[in-house]
Amino acid sequence: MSCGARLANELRQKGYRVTPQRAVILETVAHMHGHHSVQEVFTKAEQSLPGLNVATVYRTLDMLHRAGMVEILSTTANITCFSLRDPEHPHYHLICRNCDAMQEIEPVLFNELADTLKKKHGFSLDHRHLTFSGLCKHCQSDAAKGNLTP
Amino acid sequence: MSCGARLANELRQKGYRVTPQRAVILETVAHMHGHHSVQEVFTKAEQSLPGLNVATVYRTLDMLHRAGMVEILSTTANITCFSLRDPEHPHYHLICRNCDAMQEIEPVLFNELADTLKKKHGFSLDHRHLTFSGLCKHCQSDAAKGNLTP
DNA sequence: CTTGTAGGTGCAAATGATTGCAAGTAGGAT
DNA sequence: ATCCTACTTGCAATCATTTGCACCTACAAG
Ligand SMILES: [Mn+2]
Ligand SMILES: [Mn+2]
Ligand SMILES: [Zn+2]
Ligand SMILES: [Zn+2]
Repeated sequence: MSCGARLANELRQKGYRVTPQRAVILETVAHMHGHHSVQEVFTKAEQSLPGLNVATVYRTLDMLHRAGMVEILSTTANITCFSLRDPEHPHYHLICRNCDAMQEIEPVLFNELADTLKKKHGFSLDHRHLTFSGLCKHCQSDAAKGNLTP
Repeated sequence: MSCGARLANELRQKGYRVTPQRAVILETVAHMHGHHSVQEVFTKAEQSLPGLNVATVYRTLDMLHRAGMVEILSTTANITCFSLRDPEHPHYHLICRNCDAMQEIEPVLFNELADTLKKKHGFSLDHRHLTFSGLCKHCQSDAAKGNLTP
């Protein structure tokens, strides 16, 4: 079975309708690899399905995120990017608020924090593809020189 | 010295120019207490300074955040809210992605995480007014019923 | 297969936020 | 006090995203 058909089935089994638009968007995200903006996904998917509307891409990617099939990454440039969820490679992101450098970290680092929030506040932390803001190693020296607020 | 004048001085000492617009916006945020949207700040500030443009409010609040004088809170409704930074009351927020319920938590919970990120990844986590997404106690039962993706 | 309907799509308007540019000004230098 | 200029503002255009609504369709029940 092709990658696209497998993903479409997975979506149907989760109780969502599979429309031509959804199938194309899902397959597009799957084949692009990595994180991509809605416009990028739209431009690519439109080639397979002329007439596709960008609002549908927004709505579909949001739906796929709620369904747990894509992950969201908010960049510092106020553009939301998406990627196919890969259960084999769970990871979170650190983004430098000064230079936009991005690095991946292991989710295991957050187990203890998640436990504490659950016990002390009854809060279940979203543990899928979190993104944290801060300063990367390189930009911390700029902060020390007073150019940046720490 | 009035609250507004004190804040304006603080801003000037940080190396920023103090314009009538900036002084009014800063004083407005200070007197509104709590977190407010840019539109709310603009509507209030405009009364003190007719002709003020909303783009200036966006730029000024962003600048005040970089200067460390206001804090940002991103709501689930894609509206960015701001509050005056209060060094006497540091706190982070937990926001329920289902019902928008918001609670404050103590920053001390993140000390260990911040240490680990620094040691293992050389990354300096922003430790000012972080916001975390998840499910509140109440909405976790809905998730258990299958209505929500955990 | 046909049909009914809950749910999805295209379109266009609205909303939140950013940006390029010409004109204005804060604040240090003289 | 006056001048200079780098920084700031108003304005309008633009961008990213959301939303209301009329029309359309996936899919399961018969
Ligand atoms: Mn990722
Ligand atoms: Mn707060
Ligand atoms: Zn950096
Ligand atoms: Zn909740």
